[in-house]
Amino acid sequence: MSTEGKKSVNIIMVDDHPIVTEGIKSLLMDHPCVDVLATFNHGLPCLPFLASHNVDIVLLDISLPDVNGIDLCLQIKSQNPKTYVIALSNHAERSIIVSIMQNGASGYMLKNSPVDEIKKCIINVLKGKLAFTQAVKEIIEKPALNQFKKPPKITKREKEILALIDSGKTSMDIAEILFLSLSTVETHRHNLFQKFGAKNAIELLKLVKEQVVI
Amino acid sequence: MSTEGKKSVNIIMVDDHPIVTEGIKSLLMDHPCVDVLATFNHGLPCLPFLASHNVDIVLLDISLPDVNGIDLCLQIKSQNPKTYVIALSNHAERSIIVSIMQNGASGYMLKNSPVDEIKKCIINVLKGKLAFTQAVKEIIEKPALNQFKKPPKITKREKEILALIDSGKTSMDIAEILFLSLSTVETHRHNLFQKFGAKNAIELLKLVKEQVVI
DNA sequence: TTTTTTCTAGCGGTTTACCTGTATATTTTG
DNA sequence: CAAAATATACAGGTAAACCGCTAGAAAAAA
Repeated sequence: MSTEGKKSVNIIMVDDHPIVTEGIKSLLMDHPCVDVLATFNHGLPCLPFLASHNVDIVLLDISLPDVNGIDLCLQIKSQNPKTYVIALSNHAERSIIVSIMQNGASGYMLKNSPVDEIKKCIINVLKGKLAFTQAVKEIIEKPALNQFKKPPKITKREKEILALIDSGKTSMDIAEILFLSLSTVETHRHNLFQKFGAKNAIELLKLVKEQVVI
Repeated sequence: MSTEGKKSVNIIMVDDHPIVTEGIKSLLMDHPCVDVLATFNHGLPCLPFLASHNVDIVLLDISLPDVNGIDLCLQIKSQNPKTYVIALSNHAERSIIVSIMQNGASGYMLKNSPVDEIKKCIINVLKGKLAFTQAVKEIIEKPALNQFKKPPKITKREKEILALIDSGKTSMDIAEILFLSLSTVETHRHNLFQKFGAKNAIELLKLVKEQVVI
């Protein structure tokens, strides 16, 4: 917010797909007032950069090699509250969109959106608005039944057992792996069924994958 | 191999992510001899285009809205044998890479590859070589155990039942849905276990998802 | 420190899954 | 057409999953 003549918009991109960052750069080239200061293939390295540079917008992917974009968004906003974060991701799940918006993002764009939609979103965010591409709007507006009930909280142990169930292990296998009695494993399993309202393990895994973020 | 002065390379792209096509275009701009004739967000529309234009290279995504890139590659090569097809995809599964190469592709690039690797690959393909990005080479060279046994053939009915198992249905549910006796469903289920060497339904689904393409 | 949650473990019981066969009509393939 | 593969179905059995309920020890939160 300087009073200088050159009030250019500073953008950084965090995305492990060089082609995507290349594509966005190419989009933004038309606008001479936009500067892409840097691109990061990993998430965490952007934090020190943000601390020492004046960045207006971060374009942030969800799936990154080192951290997930949802958590990173929160860190960015804690450190640089004035910096706008726009998610740019392939994930079309409502839960993910809502999560990152709750963590302070100003917009959400799907990577398969038309280029002009992406441009529009960035412009709208600069105006202080929340911005979504068309497909994202539709996802947000049509919450599926399961989207209402917030995902159940699962404990550390349950998570561990869930992973083993997912890998195809039987309860007895799991008991041996975790040095537990069969009863204990089955109790945990039973509690998981109750929490998610599942009738069998396959349904449980389905529900978990729908409701638990990343 | 004409004797004309302007020997430009004609490329088309088939990818439902406009940003990606934009990114590739931007990459190839440095090379004045390269012409990007067209980009397609869907797979099938490229076929008539290829019939009426002289295209040297098709950059082809695997996941497309209307068809999968593996089948499309075969169609392209049947129709235009001299056109090189290079897969450009997010899929890092060996089975997928091998499948599309068997269908006549000349290269496979992962979308998260560095831009210079992608450039190199395209150049190598133009020289008539097979070309892979680094990560793809590593995937091909390290075939996992399960990669040796070719995926079992499953029948129409088995596929149907597999989908219902995957959705969390019990055998009795499936019997009712398909108007079959419980015994029949269990026989099919049992045959599936044998074909895939699975001990339980979850393991079965895991193996299916590993071994069956898309 | 008290309270709450989580982890642990067990029992009795029902249901479903999974194994091993056999067998016949239909469909596909050579 | 003959042979092979597929879809259908049943029997009899073991193992595992799933249900409901109880309960003490350990850990975390208030």
